[in-house]
Amino acid sequence: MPKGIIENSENYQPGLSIDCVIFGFHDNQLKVLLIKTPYEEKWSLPGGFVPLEQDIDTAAITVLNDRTGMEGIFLRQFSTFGRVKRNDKHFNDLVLEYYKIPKEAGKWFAQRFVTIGYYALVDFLKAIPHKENSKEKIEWIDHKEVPELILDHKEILDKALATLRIELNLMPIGYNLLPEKFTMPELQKLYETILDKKLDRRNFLRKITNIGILTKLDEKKSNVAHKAPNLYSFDKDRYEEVLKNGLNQGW
Amino acid sequence: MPKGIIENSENYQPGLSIDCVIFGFHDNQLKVLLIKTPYEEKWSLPGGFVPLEQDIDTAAITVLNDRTGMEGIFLRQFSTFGRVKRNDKHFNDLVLEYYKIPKEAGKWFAQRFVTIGYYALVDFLKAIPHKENSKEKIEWIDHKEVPELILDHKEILDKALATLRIELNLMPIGYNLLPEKFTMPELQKLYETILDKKLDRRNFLRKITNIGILTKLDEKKSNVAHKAPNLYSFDKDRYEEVLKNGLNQGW
DNA sequence: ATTACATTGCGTCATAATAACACAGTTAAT
DNA sequence: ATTAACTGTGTTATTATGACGCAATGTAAT
Repeated sequence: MPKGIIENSENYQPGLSIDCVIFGFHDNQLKVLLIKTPYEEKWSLPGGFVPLEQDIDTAAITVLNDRTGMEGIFLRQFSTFGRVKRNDKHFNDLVLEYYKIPKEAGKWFAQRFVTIGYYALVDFLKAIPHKENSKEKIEWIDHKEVPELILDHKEILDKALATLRIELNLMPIGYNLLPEKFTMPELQKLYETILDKKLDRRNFLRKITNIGILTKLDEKKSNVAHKAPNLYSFDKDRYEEVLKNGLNQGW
Repeated sequence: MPKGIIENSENYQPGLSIDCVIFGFHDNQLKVLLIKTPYEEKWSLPGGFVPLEQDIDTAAITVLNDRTGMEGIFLRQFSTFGRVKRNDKHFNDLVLEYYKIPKEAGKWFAQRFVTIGYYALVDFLKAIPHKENSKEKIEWIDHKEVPELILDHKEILDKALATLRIELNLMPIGYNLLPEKFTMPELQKLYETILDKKLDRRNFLRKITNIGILTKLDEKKSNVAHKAPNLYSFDKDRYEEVLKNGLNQGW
C-alpha cells in the first residue's frame, strides 16, 4: 500500500492497478518475488496503483524499483486482467481494519479493479527485496513452491510464465538473470528451469552460440568441482540488436 | 458512444476503455474496420467502455458484436495503452458539444483513460459494418491506406498488426478470414498480405499442408481464369487443437 | 483450331537446422 | 590409480527450408 494513497486516492487512476511478476534465478531455481500479506495467510504479487500523472509503464517501473531497488531492467507488459469479480471479496473489513482505512475511503479500494500485468527478469543477487513496512514479508520463492496467492494472482503468475516461455523463442534472455560472467551450464540451466525440461548440452551450445550474442572469455570458472567450465559474457550490442529484431522469423 | 452512458457513467468502469482492431480480408487486401468521427476529419477504431458488471473480454466481444453482428469470433487481447496524455486533448468542447454532453457529465469523459486493445479476425463478407447512429460512417479500409486516426489509435493499430504477424508463427489463421471453401492461392495471399511479403508458392503449399489442418476437397474452383485451383477447407478439430497447442516449439 | 500465356500441381536439389549420440580431457573424491 | 562427474568438441541421420524446373490445365488472342 503506497504511502498517501489512502488520503489521496483522487490522485490515482480509479479501478486500475499494476501487478508485477518479478522473476529471478538462483540455485537452478526460477524464483518469484512474493509478498506475504500481513492480514492473512496468503501471499501476493508486488503491485501498485497508477498515479494520474504517470504512464502505466512508468508506474510498473516504480513498483519494480520500489521493491527491488533496481533500474533499467527488462520489464514487459504481458496481459491485463479484468474479470468482474476478481477483487470483489478482497477489501473486506479485515483488510480495511488492518490498514486503518476509514469506511468512506474504503469505497475507493473496494471498487472493481482491473490490473495490468508486467513481468520482469532481474539479477537475483542484485535485487534486494524491499519491504514497504515492518510487518510485511517479501521473499524470493521458487516458482514451483508458490503458496496460496490472493485474488487472481496465481492466474497472473501462470500467464506471465507462459508468456515468458513463448517469448524465449522470440528473444534472447539471460542478461538480467545471470551475473556478468557465466558458464554455459548456467545459461542452459536457466533455459531448462524456465521451460521445465531437459535440453541436450551439445545442441544447446550450438544453438545458443549461433545466435551471436555471446562472447567466449579467455577464462575459466574457478573453485569448482570437476572440470572447470569456460566463462562467457553477453555481447551487449548484439544482444540489444537481437532483442529488438527478434529471433525466429518463421514465415 | 454507447446509449445511456452519458446519463449513467457511474455504471461504467471509470477511465477505462476497449478498442478493437478488426481485421478482414478482401480483394487481396487486409482491411481494418474504422469509424469516421462525425465531429472532425479523423477516423477511429471501434471502441467502447467497460460496464461495471462485465468482464473486459465480454466488453470486447460486445464491441465486436455491436459493430459487425458477429459472434464466436477469434478475438484476442494484445496490449493495454496508458500514456498519461493519450486522451487529454480529446474530449474538448467540440466533442462535448457534438454529443450534447452536459459540462458536469463531460468531466467523466475528459478524465484520463487507459485503453485495452483487442484484435479480431473476421470474415469480411459476413461482417456487416454496423453504425451506431445515422451520422456515423463505418467502413472497411485497406490497412495500407489508413487515414489519420484520433488519439493514439494509429499506434494501437500498428501494434495489433505487429502482434498478428508474430502470432502467425505461433498459431494457424484463416478460419475466420476466408470462406468455408478456399483455394491455396487465396490462403497464400492472406499470409502474404498480412506479412507484406511474397512467399514461394510451392514452399508455402508444403509448409501449410504439413501443419495438418487442411482438408483437400474433391472439387475445383469454378468460373476462374486460367487453370482451376483445387478447393480446401479447414479441419476444424485439428485447427482448434493446433490453435490451443501452438505451432513452433523452438526450444 | 491453333497458339500464346498465366496459373496450378507436383516435383527436385542444395543447404540449414535439429535431434541423437560418441569420445576424449579435466578435476575431485576414494 | 581408479572412478565418477562433468566439460569440450566433434559426427551422423533426419527434418525443415529455400530456390528452382517442368508438365498440365484452362483462358484468351489469332
